[in-house]
Amino acid sequence: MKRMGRRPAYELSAVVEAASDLFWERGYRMTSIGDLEERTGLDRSSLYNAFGSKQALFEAALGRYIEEFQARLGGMLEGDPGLDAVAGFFAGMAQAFRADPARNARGCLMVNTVAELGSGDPLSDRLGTAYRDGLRKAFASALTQAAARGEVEAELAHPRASLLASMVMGLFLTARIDPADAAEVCDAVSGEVASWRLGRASATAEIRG
Amino acid sequence: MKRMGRRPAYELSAVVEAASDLFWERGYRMTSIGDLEERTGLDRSSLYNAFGSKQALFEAALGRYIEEFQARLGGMLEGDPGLDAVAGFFAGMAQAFRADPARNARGCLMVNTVAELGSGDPLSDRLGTAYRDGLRKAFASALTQAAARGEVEAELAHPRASLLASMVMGLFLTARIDPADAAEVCDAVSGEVASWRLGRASATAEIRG
DNA sequence: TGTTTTCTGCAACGGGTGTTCCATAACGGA
DNA sequence: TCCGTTATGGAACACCCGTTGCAGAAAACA
Repeated sequence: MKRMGRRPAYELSAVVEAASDLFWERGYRMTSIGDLEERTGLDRSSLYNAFGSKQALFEAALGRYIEEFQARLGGMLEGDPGLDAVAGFFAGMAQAFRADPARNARGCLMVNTVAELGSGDPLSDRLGTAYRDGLRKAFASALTQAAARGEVEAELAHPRASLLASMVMGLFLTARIDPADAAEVCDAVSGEVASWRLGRASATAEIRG
Repeated sequence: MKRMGRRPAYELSAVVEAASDLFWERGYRMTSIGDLEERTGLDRSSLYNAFGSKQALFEAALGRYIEEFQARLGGMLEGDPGLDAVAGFFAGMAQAFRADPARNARGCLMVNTVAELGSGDPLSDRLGTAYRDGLRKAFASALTQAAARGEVEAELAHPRASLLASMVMGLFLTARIDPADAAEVCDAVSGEVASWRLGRASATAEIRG
C-alpha cells in the first residue's frame, strides 16, 4: 500500500490561475519568484516542490490559458454557426473590452508571450503556432459553414480565416495600448465581416446600423 | 574657447542601430549590457558615457526605429495616393516578409515593446500611442483621398483606418510566429482592401487575379 | 610641450535573480 | 504510537544584472 504524506495547503488550480494572472500582467521576465510568492500565497519551496522551476510553472499557466481560450473559441462554433457568429465574436470582444477596460489592458497572455519570447524559443514557437492554428481553424470552420449556406464565397473562407486570426492578435495588442480604442476597432471588424455577405456592395449599412 | 578632448572611436548612429537590432531580436529585458558590448563593440563605460543608462539607449533605439518606420509609412502617401496605395502597402509588406523571412521573424520593435513593457510603463504608453496614431493617420489620409475620388465610401475611412492599424500590428505578430504565413495574410488583406472599391460585390476578382 | 578635456579599459560594487538545502511540521498507514 | 512520506518555512547559495569609479590613453588648444 502507498503511504501518504502531508497534504498541500493550497489548491493547485488556484495557484496556476494566480500565476497565470501575474504572468499576464507583467510578462515572464518581469515576474519574479517573490512576486509569485506574494500573489499565490505559497512559499518558494512549495512552488518549487509543486512545479520544479519557474519555467515549468509558466508552462502550466500558459496551458491553462490556452485551454480556456480554446473553449471560448469553441463557443463561437456552437449551434450551426454562420457569418453572424463570426461577426458576433468580434462584437463580443468589443463588449468585453468595454465592460472591463483595466483588465483587458493586459491583452492576451499568449500574444504577449509570443512577442516577449519571440521566435527561437521552443516553447513560444510551439504554443504560438498552436494558438494561431486554433484561431484559424475556428474561423475557417465558421466561414466554411457560412459558405455552405450561400452567405459568403467558399474560396475566400481560408484566406479570410487567416486574416481574422491575425486581426485578433492585432486587437489584443491594440487593447494593450487603449482598450476603448480596441473596442471600436472590434466593431469595425464586425461590420466588415458582416459586409462579406453576398449581395451587398458595401459595409455601410452594417456600420451605420 | 572650448577645449576638445579625445574623440570617440565609434559612430554614434551605428551604435544606436546595432543596439536597436539587438533589442529588436531579444527584447528589452532579455538584452544585457554584456550583449550590447558584444554587438556594438563598445565597452560598458563608453556606452554609459554616451547614453547614461540602458533605458536611455533603448529610448534612442526606439526613436531611431520609429523615425524610420514613419518614413516608410510616409512613402505610402506620396503622389496623390488612393486605394491602390493602401493595397500596395500590404503587398509590399508581403514582399518584404518573403524576401527576408529570418529578418522579419523579429516582427516590429515597437509592437514587441508594447507587448513586453505593456500598459503602465510611461515610455511604452507614449510611444505605443504615437505608433498607433501614425499608422491610423496614414491610412485615414489615404482612404480619405480615395473617397474624394469616389473610390470608396467616405464615412468608412476612419473606422477602416483604425482597423488597418490594428491589422498591421497583428501582421507583425504573425510574422514572429511564421513570416511565410504572415506574407499570405498580407496578400489577403491587400485583396480585401481592393474589394472596398465601390461597385464590386466581393473580393473574389482581386484574390483570383 | 604642457594642460585640459574627453574617451577607453578594467575591475569592482550592491542588489536582485532563480534555485537548493535542511530542519521541522503534518498527515496516513502499520 | 511509531514510521514513512510529503509539505512547509527560512536561510543561504551562486550567479547575473545594471551601474559606478578610477587610472590611463588620446586628442585639441595654449
